[in-house]
Amino acid sequence: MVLPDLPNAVEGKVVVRYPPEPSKHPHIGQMLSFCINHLIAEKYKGRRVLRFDDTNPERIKEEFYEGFREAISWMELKIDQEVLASNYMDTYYEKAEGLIKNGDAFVCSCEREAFSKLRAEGKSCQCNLNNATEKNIDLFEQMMKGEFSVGEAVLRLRGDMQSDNSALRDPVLLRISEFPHAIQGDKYHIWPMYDFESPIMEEITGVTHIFRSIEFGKMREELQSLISKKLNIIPPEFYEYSRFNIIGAPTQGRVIRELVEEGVVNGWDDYRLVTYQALKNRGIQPQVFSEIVERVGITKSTTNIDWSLIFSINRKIIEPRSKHYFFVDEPIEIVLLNPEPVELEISLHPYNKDLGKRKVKVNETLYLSGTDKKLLKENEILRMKDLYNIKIVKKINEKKYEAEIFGDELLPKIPRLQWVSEPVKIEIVKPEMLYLNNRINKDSLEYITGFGEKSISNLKIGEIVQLERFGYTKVNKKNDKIKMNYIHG
RNA sequence: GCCUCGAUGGUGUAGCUCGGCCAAUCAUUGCGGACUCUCACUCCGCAGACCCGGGUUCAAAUCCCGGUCGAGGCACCA
Repeated sequence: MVLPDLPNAVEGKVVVRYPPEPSKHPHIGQMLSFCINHLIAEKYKGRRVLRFDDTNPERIKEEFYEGFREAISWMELKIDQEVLASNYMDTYYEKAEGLIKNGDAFVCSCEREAFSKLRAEGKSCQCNLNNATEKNIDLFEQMMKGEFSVGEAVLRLRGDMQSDNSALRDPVLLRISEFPHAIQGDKYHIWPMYDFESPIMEEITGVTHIFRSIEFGKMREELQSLISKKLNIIPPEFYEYSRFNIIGAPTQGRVIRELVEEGVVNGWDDYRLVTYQALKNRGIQPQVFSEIVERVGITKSTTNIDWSLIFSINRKIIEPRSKHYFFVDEPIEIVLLNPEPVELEISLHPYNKDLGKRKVKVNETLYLSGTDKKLLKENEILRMKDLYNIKIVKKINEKKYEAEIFGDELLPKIPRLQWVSEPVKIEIVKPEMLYLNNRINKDSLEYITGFGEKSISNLKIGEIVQLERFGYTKVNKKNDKIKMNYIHG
């Protein structure tokens, strides 16, 4: 995809931002959003600011700051500057006072519902009409000192109560909250709203271009531009794009939270989720996200990303560096009637020879996958891949057959099957789509057990391998049996 | 209800500003084939789309009007 050409973008002068609110774990929507901004900065050789929008003390938690830093650096995105919006409280207060002095803001003590009614009717409230500048300054100082309690007063912009854009109808600039802030403690009583904080932080960090999803809306853009204007700040260029949905996965933080709390999923890092932790643990590679952005583009219509796209990109990254092993699902025992002890070395990758080889010993028993059961007919000749041919002699029962070695010449057009001779138990968790037709898919987590080759037990936790004709998996845990998670086919 | 924005194959996207080179791009997906001691990777081929109706024009995916559907916003959240 070609990134859009930005208005007023000069190479080397562009500044973009990653503006997370540290109130939750990062999820794919934010990750893609970071990538978009990163890519824009790359295109124009610009600067990237990580700005924590932490001005709502009720929502933020200290642990979440690090989560975002981690996700960004994991994706190999650059950060040139990091700021905390909550470190600039005095600036918001100063700017607010400036606004009051210019008659652009007033302290309002209306009840919430009452004001909302006025807003619907397009009428100004008495506080706007009656309070003189001097009085407003007075009132605001009292607010800062903590002389009002929560809900008793707010500072509002003197906007336009009749504007079509309801965001412009005397919006709140600062409000009271006595909730202790995760970083700033209980030092402050009044906190800026996003629309007030944002333009100021943009100015402080020199942001020139804002890329954000449409949930912030054109109305906000207009409001923020108006606030900038009253503050004598040149507003940045705004650019908006639609939200990203992943088909079959919830992408809204609120929904994910509910699923976690209700126990529908096993936590924020459940493989069926599209949170940073889940994706990372599942085995999706950090480079995938920027690539997704380049492939799906930046548009204003809702973008439904299919898992198959993610898998395709990921597969191409991990394919050349994943060791290959054999794994058999629902194992079927093959007893060889004419066994020959064999020790052999098999390449760990068909063309990447750097990955080396694994040693395998074969004696009188082989295990084949239950999914190949239909091939197990008497007198059928099958190729044991990289080994020799066998001929099925007799079925003992559903799980056991007798066979004999039938030469090692590679015969044309016979099935080539993966096999296991020195079995180790493996349990694989396979995630499917959490939602099917908008309903929770109860069977979205499948547990598959089977036998893997012995050398799989030498793998390190976290290693990604290809189990031939099964899929890519990642080593998760090793104790009595090896636990892996299925990444994709 | 009000205010924005959007609509191209199953999915995503290019093209729309400046109508003709568009019997519509690329990717993903599906199918077939080649390669390979994997159903992976790579390569080749095939399949599948301009929301609807009207208008302007020699000519419309592209411009205009009217619908329909979808998304987002309308907080003392961000």
